[in-house]
Amino acid sequence: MSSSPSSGTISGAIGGDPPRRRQARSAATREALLDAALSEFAAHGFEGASTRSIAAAAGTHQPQINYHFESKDELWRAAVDHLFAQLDAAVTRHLRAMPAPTDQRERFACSVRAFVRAAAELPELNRIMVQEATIDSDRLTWIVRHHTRHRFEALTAEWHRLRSDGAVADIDDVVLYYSLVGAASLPYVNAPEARLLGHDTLDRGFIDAHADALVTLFLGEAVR
Amino acid sequence: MSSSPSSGTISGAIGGDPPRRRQARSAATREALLDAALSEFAAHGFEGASTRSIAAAAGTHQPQINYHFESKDELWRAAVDHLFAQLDAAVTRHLRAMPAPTDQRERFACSVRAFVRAAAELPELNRIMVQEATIDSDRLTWIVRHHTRHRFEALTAEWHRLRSDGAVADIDDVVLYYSLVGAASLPYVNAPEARLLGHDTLDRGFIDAHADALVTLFLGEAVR
DNA sequence: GTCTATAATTAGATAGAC
DNA sequence: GTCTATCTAATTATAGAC
Repeated sequence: MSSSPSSGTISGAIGGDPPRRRQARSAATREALLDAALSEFAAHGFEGASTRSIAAAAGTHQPQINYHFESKDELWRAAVDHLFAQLDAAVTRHLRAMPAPTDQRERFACSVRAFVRAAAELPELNRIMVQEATIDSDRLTWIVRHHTRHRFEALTAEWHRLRSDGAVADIDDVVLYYSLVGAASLPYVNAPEARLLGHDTLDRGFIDAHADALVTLFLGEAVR
Repeated sequence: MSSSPSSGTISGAIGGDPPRRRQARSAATREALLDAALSEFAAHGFEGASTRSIAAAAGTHQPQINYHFESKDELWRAAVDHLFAQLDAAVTRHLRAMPAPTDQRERFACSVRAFVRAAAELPELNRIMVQEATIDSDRLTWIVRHHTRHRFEALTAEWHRLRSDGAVADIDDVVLYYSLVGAASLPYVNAPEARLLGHDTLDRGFIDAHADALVTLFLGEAVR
């Protein structure tokens, strides 16, 4: 709104860029910080991840974090929001790529397969969840309120319906929730350990075998 | 071996205590540091846990860590060794408390139940594992070499035998390993989240239902 | 908006008295 | 063996030039 853009010079200071350019670069910096924050928080935990290394991984400088986000804490919240949005998008995409289910049990099977594939694509999500769910904190309270409670309630309610109909084994809803999420996510959360043990859990063949196995285990042989 | 113990005075400096007392207190400090280290590392991760808070939780001072252990890193190793020893002890204890299995499949079922109970008793173990298995590091290499590789190989080999005999579902060994460990541990790793969701996964009733459910899921209805 | 420089705090580790 | 005091380096956050 104020400066006189002596454009042309691309290198050096950005003070001379037109407002459009500035905004584009600002948005890019923000995005890069979010992505870098996700890997760093997933790898080292909130307290173990430093804002310096996040900024470095994003190709910018540390004070940018306090400019684009108010604090390390706010950066974490924004990154987690971003990650759950990616989860929803991935699950929806995988569901759309499957033949439409014909009954409730098949629908649950599709959800399981879609969740397994999304968990493999986004290991950061379950890594962050498992690090935060481990001890009471403001971050845990926030994540439960904003992201996990409604997912937990939707999944347990769906299982409860199947159970009432006698369509599945008689297993408690909460037991089912944690067993399923744990079984679906650990191969990807612990992928670096699996590699040291000589196995590539991020291989397409593994992911498909894993998804099939969970459907068989939780819903029985009958579901395709 | 050297000093002249002017015993009697209990309070104040311990310089006057006899050698026996000194040794006993030293061992107690070491133990307290190990226990405190476990909860702090499990709660905040290696990098997030501070030696100051560990020492405070152990009721002693921070430099004691460098005296009793060489460094924060060595303290971590000692704590993890201690924890896996506790795991073996817990599993053995739970196995002994069960009726002896009569065939290989029942033996696997007993192992599953014993592991679930041990996982509930020692949530720190799987919390630390999941934090360390998430990214390559010297600590991960060390923990795989010293603690998880032989457990992984024993469990996958046992499943492989059952599978060859047609006694269980045809599920890949590695898929089975991570699905089972994930399903068995997440309710206890994430116990604080479960509490916020209104459920106490550390309740005896939950643990038993969980163990029964996993036996049903992985081995079928037939196994008691 | 982005940068450099720096303030204020906290980290792990060490020195030395007792 | 345990304590207090302290060193060096790293942390998050802020100030101010451009």
